[in-house]
Amino acid sequence: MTTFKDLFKNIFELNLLNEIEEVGTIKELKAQETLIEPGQAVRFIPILLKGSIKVSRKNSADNEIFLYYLNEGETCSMTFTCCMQRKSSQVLATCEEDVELLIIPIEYMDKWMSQYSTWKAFVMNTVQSKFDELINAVDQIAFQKLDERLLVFLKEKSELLSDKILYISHSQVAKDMNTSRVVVSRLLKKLENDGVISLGRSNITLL
DNA sequence: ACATTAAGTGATT
DNA sequence: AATCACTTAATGT
Repeated sequence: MTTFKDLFKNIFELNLLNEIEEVGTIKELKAQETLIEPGQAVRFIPILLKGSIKVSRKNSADNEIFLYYLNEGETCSMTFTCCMQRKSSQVLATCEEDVELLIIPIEYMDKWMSQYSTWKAFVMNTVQSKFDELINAVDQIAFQKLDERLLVFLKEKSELLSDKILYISHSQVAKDMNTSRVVVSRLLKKLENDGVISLGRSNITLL
């Protein structure tokens, strides 16, 4: 479990590091696999050691909208709030890449909260930072035009995966942005004509 | 060869 | 910006 200590040696105190190592288990998921769905009970706290996770809101009518990503060394703030209140998930979390997680049983949540100040700080920080990203997502959905949102979406994804070529279909983009495939295709065509991107079948290249 | 999925486009609301 | 209807192209079996 070297990765974990490397990632967190400056964040958690030694006793906590050891305790986490003791009770945590490693779980691996492949890209595109689902970590948790809306309505599912949260039974554990996942800390991301490797890869990234896409967090989306999803309703019963299969409408979906992308909210933010989880990166290495981060965890879902949703999980914290759900664990504290013993509520089920409000979001859909799917693996953007192959993922390695450190799974911690929820019963340690309260205990560590009062016992370790570094754990408390970690929880507060993730809640704060994900809340900021959520606000940012709301701003975009409410105030930005679709073509601007689309470009932001593509750039963000490209940066996350550190790849100029995105292997994604127009319909998948449409699903993430909760719009129709036809609209996405047209906007992408416009971006291609403007020389911002180039299009292939199931892939988009940022220029 | 045939079926399925991805993408392009005009017309309408 | 969404929906419909249709076409064309690429891929899978």
